[in-house]
Amino acid sequence: MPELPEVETIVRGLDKRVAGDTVESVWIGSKPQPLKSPASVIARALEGKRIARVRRAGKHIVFELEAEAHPAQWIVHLGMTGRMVVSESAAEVVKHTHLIAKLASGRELRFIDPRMFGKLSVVTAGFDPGGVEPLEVTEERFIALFHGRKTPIKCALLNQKLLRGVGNIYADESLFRAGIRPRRRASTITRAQFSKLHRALREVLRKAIALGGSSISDYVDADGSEGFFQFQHRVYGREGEPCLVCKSPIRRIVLAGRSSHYCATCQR
DNA sequence: ATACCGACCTGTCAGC
DNA sequence: TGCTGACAGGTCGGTA
Repeated sequence: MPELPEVETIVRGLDKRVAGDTVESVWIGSKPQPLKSPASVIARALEGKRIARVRRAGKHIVFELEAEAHPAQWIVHLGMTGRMVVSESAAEVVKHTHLIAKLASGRELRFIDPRMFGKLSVVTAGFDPGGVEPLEVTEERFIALFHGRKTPIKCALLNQKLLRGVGNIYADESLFRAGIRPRRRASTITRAQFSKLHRALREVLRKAIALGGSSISDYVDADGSEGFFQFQHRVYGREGEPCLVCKSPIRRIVLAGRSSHYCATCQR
């Protein structure tokens, strides 16, 4: 489900609501799939801990847990369908709820994930998912990331070891805005085009964050509110519909196993 | 290194 | 009213 703008929206909501709150107890469901760390490790790391703050690293949610001796971080990756919401304890526990952390304030932090592609873990060393943040990377650094790579530019954009946080929607949308086809080999793209792509990607991500992300089917923020960037999509999910610039039908191909949408006229 | 592919799961929707 | 297949914001591991 969630790419950088969605995770950023969720993290801002979580930080506003649970930073400074303390985890009193943790319930973890019996489905083992969403856990990278053992359930007992996660429960022990959370229980009794104050959440100093919540931040984002790529598509990961990072809960900074306070501790005198060994500060730890609770890392949550939402996968495709994961949700992290703050609920009143009286609220109905929906199907596919895998973890509930009861907070001192009386509210609950709930992790819900129907497809169970999400991952929960606890780390004590500094968490580093690798890759650079697209909203922080300079143009020079951005261009250098792709230097000499023969892989299609879209595959490179999705590679979290290069850039962290870009997913299928924002890769397609930024490539459209930069006028580059998803299959173009990175090594054949000019500096001027990379410069355009760098700008387009940052603009798309910033605008999406401003609109609370894209809600396609089930994405909601920490409040349960939907985003609005889906109404700004120019190619994603628009196969067969006319290009908003030139009216050619938007094409859909499969690249790296993912649907990829582009305009054959506007993108080269 | 790099590519493609299936696997991991459940849910939804279109078509028959 | 089924049933079947395609598809879904992500990542990982195996294979050429």
